[in-house]
Amino acid sequence: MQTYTIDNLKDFNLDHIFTCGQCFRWEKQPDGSYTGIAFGRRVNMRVESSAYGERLTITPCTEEEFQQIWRPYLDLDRDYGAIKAELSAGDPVMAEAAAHGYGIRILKQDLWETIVSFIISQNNNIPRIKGCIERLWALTGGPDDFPGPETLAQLTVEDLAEVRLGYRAKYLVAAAQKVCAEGLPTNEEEVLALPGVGPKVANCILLFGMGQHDRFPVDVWVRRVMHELYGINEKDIRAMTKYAREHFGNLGGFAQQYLFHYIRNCQ
DNA sequence: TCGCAGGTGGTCG
DNA sequence: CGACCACCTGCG
Repeated sequence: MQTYTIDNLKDFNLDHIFTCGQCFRWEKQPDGSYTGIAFGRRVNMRVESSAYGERLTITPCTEEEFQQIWRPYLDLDRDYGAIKAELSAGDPVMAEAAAHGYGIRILKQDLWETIVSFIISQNNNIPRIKGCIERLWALTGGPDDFPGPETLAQLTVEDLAEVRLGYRAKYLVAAAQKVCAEGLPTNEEEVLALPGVGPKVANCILLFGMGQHDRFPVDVWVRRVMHELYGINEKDIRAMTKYAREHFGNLGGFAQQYLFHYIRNCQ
């Protein structure tokens, strides 16, 4: 089986990448590697320290697949050291969070899959979100292919009963039908127009699926961080968004990931 | 048993 | 507008 290896990675840690809340399809293996699917490819990723620094091995993976899929997916061409330095300057809270989640990368995910995943995520918990996505995949996709909008648009809420999406099933079908009729969203207004998509989910879609790295999704965990570590009223989401815009600027998405990872994994 | 979990949409005042 | 509140489901 063909493998691809890249050496000397910096600011890269699979645990950080897959536990900062951006994706739901990667599972940690007993040996510490991760297996998951993106863009129709099921692979295993492993990181080892070697004489060549941090070494990432992807299996199976050709040179072409690495260049076309995994390199952009893992955001390998971005200087995260510079991002952490800029965010941490004058902000000891962020410096601490970025030090703990030093290997985070914002994945460049498929837009439709991101839309579906985060519609499912609303008012839900992570294990159940993963289960829902798993069952949706099993019901309607191929072994490795995420069901497209044309597939989901044909389903009824009853068809989706076994996926146990709850009231989110009707959002999903309606969103699929809208995308079939009008195409994928291309801006914030179109994202927010999708059924089951409010400000939080929209920001996740824009950040993880559309590469808008200034987006700062405020969920209950980020609310907790902004309250406990920045002293902002826990109910005042608007104040948190404003703070993020003013202090994190175009790096808001990275800041959100460091803070989310920190409150979830290090407190 | 009941609140909560990566919120949203609908309905009030 | 802004403040509630119902809502599928499953776990502690």
